[in-house]
Amino acid sequence: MTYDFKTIEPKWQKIWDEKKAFSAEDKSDKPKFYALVEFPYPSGAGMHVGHIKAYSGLEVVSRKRRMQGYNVLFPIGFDAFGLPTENYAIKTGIHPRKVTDKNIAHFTEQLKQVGFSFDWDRVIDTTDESYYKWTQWIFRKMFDAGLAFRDTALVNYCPSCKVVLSNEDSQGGKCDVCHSDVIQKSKDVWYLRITKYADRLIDGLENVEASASIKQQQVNWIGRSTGAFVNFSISGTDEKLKIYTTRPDTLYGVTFMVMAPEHPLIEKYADRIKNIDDVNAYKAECAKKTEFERTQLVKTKTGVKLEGLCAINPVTKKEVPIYIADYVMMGYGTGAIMAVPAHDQRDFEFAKTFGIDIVQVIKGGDIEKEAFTESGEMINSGFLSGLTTKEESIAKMTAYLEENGIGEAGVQYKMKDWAFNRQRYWGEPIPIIHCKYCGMVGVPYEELPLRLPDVENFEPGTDGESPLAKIPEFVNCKCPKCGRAARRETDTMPQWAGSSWYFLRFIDPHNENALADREKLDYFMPVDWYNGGMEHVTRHVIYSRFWHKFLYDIGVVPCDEPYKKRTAQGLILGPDGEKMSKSRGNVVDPLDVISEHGADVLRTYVLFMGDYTMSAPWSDSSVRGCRRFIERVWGLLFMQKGKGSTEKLESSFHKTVKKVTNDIEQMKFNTAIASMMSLVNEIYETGSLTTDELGTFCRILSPFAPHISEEIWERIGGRGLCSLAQWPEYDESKTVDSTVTVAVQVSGKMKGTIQLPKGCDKDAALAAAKRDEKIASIIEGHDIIKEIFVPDRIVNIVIK
RNA sequence: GCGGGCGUGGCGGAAUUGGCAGACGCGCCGGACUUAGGAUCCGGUGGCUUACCCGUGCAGGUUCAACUCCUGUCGCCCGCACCA
Repeated sequence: MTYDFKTIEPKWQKIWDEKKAFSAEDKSDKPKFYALVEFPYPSGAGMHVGHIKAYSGLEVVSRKRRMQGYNVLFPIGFDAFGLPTENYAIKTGIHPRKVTDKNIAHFTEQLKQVGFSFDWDRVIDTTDESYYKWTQWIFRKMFDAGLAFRDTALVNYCPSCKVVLSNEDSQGGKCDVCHSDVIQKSKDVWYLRITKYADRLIDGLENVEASASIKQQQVNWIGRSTGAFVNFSISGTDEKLKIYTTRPDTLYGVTFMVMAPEHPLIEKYADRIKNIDDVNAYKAECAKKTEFERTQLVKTKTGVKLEGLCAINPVTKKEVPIYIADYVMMGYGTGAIMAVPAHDQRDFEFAKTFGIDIVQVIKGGDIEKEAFTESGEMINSGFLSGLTTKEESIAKMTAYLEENGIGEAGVQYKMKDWAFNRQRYWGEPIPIIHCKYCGMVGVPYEELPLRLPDVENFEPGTDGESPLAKIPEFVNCKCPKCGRAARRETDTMPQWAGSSWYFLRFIDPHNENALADREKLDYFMPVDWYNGGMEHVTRHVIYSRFWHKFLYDIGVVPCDEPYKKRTAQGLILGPDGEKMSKSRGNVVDPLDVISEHGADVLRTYVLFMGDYTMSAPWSDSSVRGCRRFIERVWGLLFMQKGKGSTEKLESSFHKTVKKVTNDIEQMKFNTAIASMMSLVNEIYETGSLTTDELGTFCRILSPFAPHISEEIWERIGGRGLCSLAQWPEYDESKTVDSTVTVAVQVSGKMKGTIQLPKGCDKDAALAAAKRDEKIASIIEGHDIIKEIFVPDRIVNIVIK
């Protein structure tokens, strides 16, 4: 009798839905467990197998914890603002609201077909005005706190999408949405001062449970470095050229200075620079380069000397030339460096190209060939000469700089402030009003949400202007402060806004008076376990930790860190071992798998295919293996029900319950499933099992394959839903065998095994080993040098 | 260049953290049942010159014992990258 998943799976999905089986309680005496998965962007293409794997991990943990008596909050929602929907709207003329609603409905239906135990009463949609009201509210709070500000700066700009991108959205010089080359453009844009939280974002990781790579990637992204700022006088002026260096100890080796081509001092002293035409030509050349060309394709150093401007080395008092070169970035440090060619490879290459002096100040290496970047004894360095540790030299020089007012210790970060706006329609309107008289004024809190107006035309303006700028009714308003005519901000927030606090809204999704009720936040926060993609570790995770720390500072949330534990699932690759992509044609549609094999098979397979945290290729034939497993489980229902089980099978049940219980918590889903497969094989060999045993099996299988578990549970007269039944306990004493197989080695080589009673002592074990015919014949005639015994494991007889 | 990780049968992957390498699944081989099998069930399956011996990318080392620890080396994947 084959398993009819096509009727059984929808049957239970309907029952779970009607009974609201997986709703979390707002208050409960049970311990709480908040499991969070990254809510999807509801794209028109629908669900991807990647979603299934990403959600199945904590789905299994949540289902198990529920059965163990936890009040589990396992929510889902939709991160629906974003460019793809808007681009689709531009192409088809269908309003993004309609597209989004349709996609969400489609996605919801698909998610339900997998049987995920989400709390469907708490679904949120970031594009719903009752949600983005609070996104805007948080922005306003940040504006009030001085954390949201406008600045004119060089920004990453995507000419194709016509939007300003954050650093995080333009990694590798490519637009994150359309992958075209990003250019640098000077523009007046919104920023969030995330750098103010840089130290806390690093230090807070100490209290987060996460793999080394998850933590390290964030630390590297923030990129904290310590060093010093040094002011170099510019000869003949009162001007100081301020630089940042991590190696103030090498100050005596400075033989030239380099400024970024965009450095403001160039314009200020244009009339003193004799070769200003060359300089401007070089600047123009740099401006044309894309970020990619400027950073990725460089082989040789280029630059121009500023004729007529010189800096003075504050310790040697010697004049050193100043260059501009595009290997120095305006966006890091002060946009200018002191160059020490003997001890920095980039400076070395530049000095070689331009024939500049190289002065060695640390002993070691061969500075004819390359810069010596290690530490050693200081030479040619005045009061530092003779010191041998970098730390000491840096400390002494920094102290000198501070005493003489030349410089000071300083910290720099690779992470920049977060460029926080899009010149697009489909995003949260930024709740700010520009008044000629009062400056920037926040939209009053009581007027939030500031609704997105209806428009006909979603095309962005050609000059990087938001479509909202074309709607006079939206733009023209009154200043909330002085009442005079004013203009509304027309930029919208970037996609990351809504996801920066969504986990808080799940706790109280319908609250109209606060982003969430404080008592409920106190109860559910922090998120106990957050699983998502590795690709979000340096963006969404950092962004949301930043927002959360801000909300903590203003007293809105009860904890500093939002996530207690963060894990990441590995990718599912295509059957060819390559990353799945439409262009490669190796994409697997999860709905195809459901219609061919059922949701339980799909769920089991994505967790069985390998280590959850590692990527693994899809294999259709391996899916069939899971299909066979599910069918064999169904077969248990028609197997003879023994009155009493065999002792061996009983022990196997206890062992399996133990293994599954432990493996789930460690995300070792593959081995948990393997052990259940083994148990099923053993039941088939035994030929019968008790109804109780079948009930136990249903319950441990339930987190993985909940539909078939419910059906069998019902047919054997289980009470209530299997999904909410009590998780089975195991008896530790029944998981250990009375006799064990002990390996026997001779001189470290495996020669055979012997059966021994558990806990057998060394003498008895050795005696038994020597009685073994084969062992006896090997050791015969040899001296025994040593005898090693590991209880219940191994006997090793070392002979000469 | 920096940071993180990975190399185990024909394939995906296990291995209680130094103690029987290859669990479980796929594939393959054989058998049963069949008009039939891409269904199901049962058995086998690392290699080999088969009582032996060799096997966890490669070369060494530590140890009674190494996939596991150490040194060196090669290859692959991911993230960041002229960050001063």
